[in-house]
Amino acid sequence: MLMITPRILHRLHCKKWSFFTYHHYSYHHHTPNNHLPVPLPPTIHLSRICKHPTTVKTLHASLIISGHPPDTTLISLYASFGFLRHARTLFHRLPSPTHHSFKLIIRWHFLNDVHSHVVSFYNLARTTLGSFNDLVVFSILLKTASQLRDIVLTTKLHCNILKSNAADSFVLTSLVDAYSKCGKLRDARKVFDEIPDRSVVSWTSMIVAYVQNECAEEGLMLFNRMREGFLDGNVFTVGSLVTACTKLGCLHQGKWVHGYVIKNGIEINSYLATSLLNMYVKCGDIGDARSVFDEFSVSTCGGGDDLVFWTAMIVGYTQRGYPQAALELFTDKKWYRILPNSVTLASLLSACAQLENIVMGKLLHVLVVKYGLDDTSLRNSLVDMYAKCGLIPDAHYVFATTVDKDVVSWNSVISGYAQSGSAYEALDLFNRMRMESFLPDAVTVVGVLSACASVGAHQIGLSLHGFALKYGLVSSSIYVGTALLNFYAKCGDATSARMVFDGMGEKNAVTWAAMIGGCGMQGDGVGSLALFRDMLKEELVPNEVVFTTLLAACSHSGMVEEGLMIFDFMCKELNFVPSMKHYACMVDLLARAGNLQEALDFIDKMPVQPGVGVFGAFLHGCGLHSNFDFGEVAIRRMLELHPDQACYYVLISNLYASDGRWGMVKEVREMIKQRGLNKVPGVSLVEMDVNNTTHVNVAV
DNA sequence: CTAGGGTTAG
Repeated sequence: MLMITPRILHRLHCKKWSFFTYHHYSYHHHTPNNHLPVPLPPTIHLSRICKHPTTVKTLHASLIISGHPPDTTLISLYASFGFLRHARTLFHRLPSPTHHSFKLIIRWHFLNDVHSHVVSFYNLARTTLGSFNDLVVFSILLKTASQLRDIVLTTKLHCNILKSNAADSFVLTSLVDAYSKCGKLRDARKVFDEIPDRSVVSWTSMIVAYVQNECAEEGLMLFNRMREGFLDGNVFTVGSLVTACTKLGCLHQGKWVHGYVIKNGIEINSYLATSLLNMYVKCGDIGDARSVFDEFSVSTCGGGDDLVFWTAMIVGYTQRGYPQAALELFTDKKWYRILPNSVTLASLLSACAQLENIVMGKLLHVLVVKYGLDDTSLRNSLVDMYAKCGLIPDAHYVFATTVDKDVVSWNSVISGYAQSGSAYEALDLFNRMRMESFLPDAVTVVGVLSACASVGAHQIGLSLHGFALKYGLVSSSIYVGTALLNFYAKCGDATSARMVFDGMGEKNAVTWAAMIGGCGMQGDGVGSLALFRDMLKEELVPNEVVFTTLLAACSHSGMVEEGLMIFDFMCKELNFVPSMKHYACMVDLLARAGNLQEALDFIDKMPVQPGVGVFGAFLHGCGLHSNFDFGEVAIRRMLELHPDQACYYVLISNLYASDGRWGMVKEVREMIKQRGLNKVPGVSLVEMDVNNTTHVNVAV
């Protein structure tokens, strides 16, 4: 048994009771130092000596031996070491639990995030004691309600607080937050308006409520009202203002807030730095984001330790098209102390997918497993990464070994197959998905439709259209409409494509491109041009895909003049830099129409080195017009540029095959074998021309 | 009592 001397007893009692109190209330509730101690149960003194979990049990044992019943302090002690179940059992044995003991047991459960017991002890206290009005407990319960997004509990607490007549601005501010987290903006505002002495925290809580409930603009306006009362925001306030600007895409206002932070000397912590960084990523320049990143990681010694901050920069690079920079930041030695979490890894996997960097991708896979972050959503990212890197078997393996597949799992693997040219496997997976009773969503429909479009699976596409209509996916997503339209166009059903197009409420450049391409495929170049004019009338900015399909449409309809005009318009009026595809389309346009010399001149004038597609188009034209002199010129120049690319030989072979010179085709094939080139395409493609002549591109 | 980062699609 431990011996307690009077000296120890006095010293113990003079200490503040901060151990049992809660935040700002602690100052009002502790026992004043100059009071003589009332006789206290032995556990209060002994509890000070308990520094280790096992000593609690020793204490408990000695209490039993000395005949003392377990009391609140012992229970508290058990709870403080995390033995909550034990604490609960003893609590329920208390002959008459007091207000104070309820308060303690609630607090310990709250600190250990055991929400259900926080609520049940509160209810028990109210039935046992009749009423239970305590500002500390109200704060704890409101925080619990806020975390659980429990509107029933929030409303009940609101009633009890009003009934208790003891509400102060702290509790009301918590109530604003609880209503806000439950998505009840109006109720939050009502409570806010009732707070008599609003602090910066009250204002901030209300601003946060607006920003988090998709009313960012109101949040900014409330900040203006706050400043009318000559109240300045703190680091929390400006943080939510920056988030508001991010959500609204307001770079200008965001910069103003950044200036306000500097002007008011608000110290930037990692939360605010992350918000600012993210604001620049989403509405501004990646360079500005990097400035914030550098400034904060230099100015604060410990600032470089923040995982979320570091991740935000990685995400920024990944989202804004700098995947290489994201990987470099990840491998930067300066940040080696920080371990990535699932958010970091998800973003990095996306960066690898963009770069098709399979080495880093596999390394990240190892990290996912090593850190035990192997959840469904990360597995989905892995599936996507493997698929985009062309490792379909690996993608399928990760998918197949995922225990809790969700819709995204199926979508990722289906889209992966569809985009890597394995349309039939994609369709097969879609069947399996339905057999396993998964409900497809808009993304599924888009993926499967693109598979259908590429192999002309008309029936399946039709049933998907029905499905999409039934579940209202066509009107809900512009992607679904575009995919449907693209599907009908690729299957040669221009009427249905047009019907889908006309029925779509909202259209973007991709939608228009699909429709322009649909007309072009039917040989209706005039229709394509008319659509393009309509598109400009609706003040939509065409993208490079629109011009690619438009030029292809002109080419297929023999509209050389129009094609040249459009190319000019694209380069000179809109300042587009033509891509290799655009050049190929132009050469195709000229060569197909028989203007071979002009096409060759065009190639000579190109500011970049012509690629495969450009020569392919030219050779195709040579074949169409049986002009082998020009064809051989092109062949020689191709061989000079890239003597060891198998695809060129395929083009040459196609040229001879188009004229039925099978002997030459055989010779070229021999040449490929001799040079040890083995990249042989495995499909043959049948294409109908406008002149109704059939060209067969023979696989070599 | 108030605050930060993501992955699937045309």
